[in-house]
Amino acid sequence: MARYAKEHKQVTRQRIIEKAGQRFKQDGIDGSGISTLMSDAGLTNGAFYAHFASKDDLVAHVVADELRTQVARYGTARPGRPGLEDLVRDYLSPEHRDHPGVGCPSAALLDEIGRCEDGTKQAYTDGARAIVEEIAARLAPEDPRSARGKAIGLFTMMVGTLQLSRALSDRKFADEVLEEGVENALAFMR
Amino acid sequence: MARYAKEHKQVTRQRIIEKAGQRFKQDGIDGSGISTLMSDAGLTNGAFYAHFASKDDLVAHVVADELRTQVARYGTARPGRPGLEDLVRDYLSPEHRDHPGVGCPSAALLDEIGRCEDGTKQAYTDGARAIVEEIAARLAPEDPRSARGKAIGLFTMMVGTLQLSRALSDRKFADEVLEEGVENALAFMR
DNA sequence: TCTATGGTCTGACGTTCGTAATATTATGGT
DNA sequence: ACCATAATATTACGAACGTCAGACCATAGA
Repeated sequence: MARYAKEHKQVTRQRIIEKAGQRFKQDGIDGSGISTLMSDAGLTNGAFYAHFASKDDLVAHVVADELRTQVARYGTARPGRPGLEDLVRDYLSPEHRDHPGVGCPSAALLDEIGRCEDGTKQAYTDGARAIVEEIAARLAPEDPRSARGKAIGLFTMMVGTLQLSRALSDRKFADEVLEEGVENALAFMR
Repeated sequence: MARYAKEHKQVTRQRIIEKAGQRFKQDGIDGSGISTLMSDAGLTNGAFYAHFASKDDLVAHVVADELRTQVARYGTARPGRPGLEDLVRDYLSPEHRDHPGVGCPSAALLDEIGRCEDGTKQAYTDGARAIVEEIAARLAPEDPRSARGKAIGLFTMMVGTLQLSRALSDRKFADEVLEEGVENALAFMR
């Protein structure tokens, strides 16, 4: 009785969310229009409102999805501090800096999220908690709660460093920021 | 020969820049239209193009002005590390978090600046250099160059911490981030 | 096999808002 | 009174969000 497989809409919706995540991280939330987002997903603007109530609604789901994905990916690194050091080096790399579309959502969107409506901030809050816990668990596997503060510091320094490096027009300075960032993060961890 | 005092246009221009700085930090660059910016300055949109070639042109001047002002203000703190500690506590305060319009331009706009055209990034780069030098001079008055890396780390952690606190919908968590941020920053300094 | 169903998507539209540009008016020092 | 200047008001044009009627077509059921 139906034209599509019953999962079809869910699949489409997920594709919209994932493509929108890339686009937002590249061009910003305000900088990405509905038409562009839908065309990224291989659809036209008209189909958008069959999937989401509004752009804000999409943004909240994208933020949640992005953070969930990030936490899942971080969970696959080798365990404990060595894995965390890998993550730091990977995070503060020129590749990550130069490809925001497939990178950390916080580095790309954090200040814009701070200006979003509450639904989006709520989604971000949940994700941020999970990230902090993931980092804390690696800093102090035996007592993660004791490392919460340090985990927050490490995370914020990484995000700020990547953002700063992206905002600099002088490549030498931008590279220096990343290199010092790795030093600083590793020093701060210990 | 002229209707206004010869400085009049300069004064108006400066007023536009300063008001635009506040507006950008509150609503974002993409989130602020020319009409709003001009009405903030007590003018109408039509007068804009007598002062700036384009919105991008304004943005670059605003970024330069904001960073210049920030560096000047930081220069007035008491000298050396004690002054730096004051700045850290002031920076990572709920007041600063809750009033982005009169706060740090980096915390409010850094990721958006990373997506701006080169003129704006250049303006930001100059300002960032000055800030790093100001911090380094306080960390190691006798040899600022040796403290450059640490200054970068301190600055990025402060920016990231404030952004994170602003993006959280849970006030308790947001406050925790600020408090841990002060601890982390002071620990990192020494 | 054929057809009716109904979920999904298309594409055009209205309205609002954006940047940008131009024409016009108000002003006040010389 | 003149007239250079700065601001206003108006216009153009595109892009934004959101809406809608209808096209499309895979599949269930005859």
